[in-house]
Amino acid sequence: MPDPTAGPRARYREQVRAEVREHAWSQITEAGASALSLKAIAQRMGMTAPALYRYFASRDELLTELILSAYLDLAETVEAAARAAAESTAESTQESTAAGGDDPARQVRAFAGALRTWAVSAPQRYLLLYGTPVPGYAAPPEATDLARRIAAPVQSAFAARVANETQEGASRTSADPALDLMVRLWTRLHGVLGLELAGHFDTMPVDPAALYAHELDSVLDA
Amino acid sequence: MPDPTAGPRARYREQVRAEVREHAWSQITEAGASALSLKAIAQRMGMTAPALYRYFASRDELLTELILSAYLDLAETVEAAARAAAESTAESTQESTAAGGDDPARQVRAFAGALRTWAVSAPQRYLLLYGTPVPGYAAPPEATDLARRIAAPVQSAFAARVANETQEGASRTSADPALDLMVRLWTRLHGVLGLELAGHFDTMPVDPAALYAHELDSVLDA
DNA sequence: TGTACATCAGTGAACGCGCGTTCACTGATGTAC
DNA sequence: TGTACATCAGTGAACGCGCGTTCACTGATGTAC
Repeated sequence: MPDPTAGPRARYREQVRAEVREHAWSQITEAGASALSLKAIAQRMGMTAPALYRYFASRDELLTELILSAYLDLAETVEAAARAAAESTAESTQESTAAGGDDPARQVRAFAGALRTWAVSAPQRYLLLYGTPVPGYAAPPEATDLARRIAAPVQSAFAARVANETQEGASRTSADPALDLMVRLWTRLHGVLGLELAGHFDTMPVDPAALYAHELDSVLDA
Repeated sequence: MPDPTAGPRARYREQVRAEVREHAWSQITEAGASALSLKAIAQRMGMTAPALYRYFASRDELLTELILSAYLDLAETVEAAARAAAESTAESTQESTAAGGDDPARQVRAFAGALRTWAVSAPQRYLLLYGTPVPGYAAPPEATDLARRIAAPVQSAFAARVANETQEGASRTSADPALDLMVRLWTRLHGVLGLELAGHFDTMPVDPAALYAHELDSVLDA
């Protein structure tokens, strides 16, 4: 009883699917998400358009897969960064190790750094997730879960931090102070990234990287 | 020597142009900027598509006009708000009148309030200016001027404020402290607006209006 | 006040393009006996 | 080990759609004498 997901045909299928996704990304990079076209991809691959329907049920299915894979990639990227920061803290600082944990601020910094690198390296990919929604297209429910997962490292870092502090709660926006901090970080970082990637700082004497770093600090030092 | 810009034909021209713009906006509102189509507009107006070429040289020219008019509308909106705030301050507070000016913070608050109302009332219009750029379309140079004009009330309010304060300059990002404050306000407000209009808070226990107000305060109280 | 003329709005047909998607089919490839 | 069969990748033609834009043309409307 051979595994149909591991035979040579399945392998080939996965190769072609990957190649389609690759061409799809370069198309999105060059002309935005609304320019995604199965026919154009088929052409670049030296195939006919109907052939792609063996691999993707429709254009929307391909787009959904791209969006989910982008979310997943970002989630894994920021998780790895936060984890690395937590481990290096545990190694170098005896004090915090003795305190039984890691430095939340370091993890948040690692998260923010990874996020910016990820966004700047592929602006259209970032904008696909956090920019203007594609008209007439509704993101699948899994996207919400992944979006939550991306925020998780930050939120738990802030939760650890909040637990160590006396709470005043003067400027709370919601019931959960860790959520509050996470949202505040999220909006501030996105405020810089969104305008930067859209090119709005191009005609101004503004250094987006420095601004980003400042906004990060503004939340951590609050 | 009759004025050709005031005859009945010119008047009619302007009416039709306005109607085209109106339909264009409702099209953008419903399906985003990339869905803007001269043929579809002509159809809704009960005309043939070529007829529209009497009024607009091309689709891109129409789009440019829409973008510029949106910038202009926003500029006038925030200018009016800031002016009203300055005047009402001058009336009610003798102290600040004696000090020869108005309350910068009030003007910035008025600006931010007007901005949010403007953005929320027509999300796609806001996103047309500050969201993901339309692929393959470059904004005209005038857009930059108008963008600067929109920021002007805030920047001058901050300039007035900075002049009254002792400067430490610890967290400067650029050479001009008023510019710094303006950019910080801009990115923080856009961070909230951009994510809100894209629907990213819909599945979270977050109140965008409260968050927006908090971010506004965070810059004013710095 | 009435007529001739120039101006200009709008039509209809057409061009060339690209899109997503369906369908009947050919031919290669892996698999079961 | 070799042959028969089922599976499946890919083709080519086609459908219907919408787009921007050009062009020769009709007919109404304003204007100059």
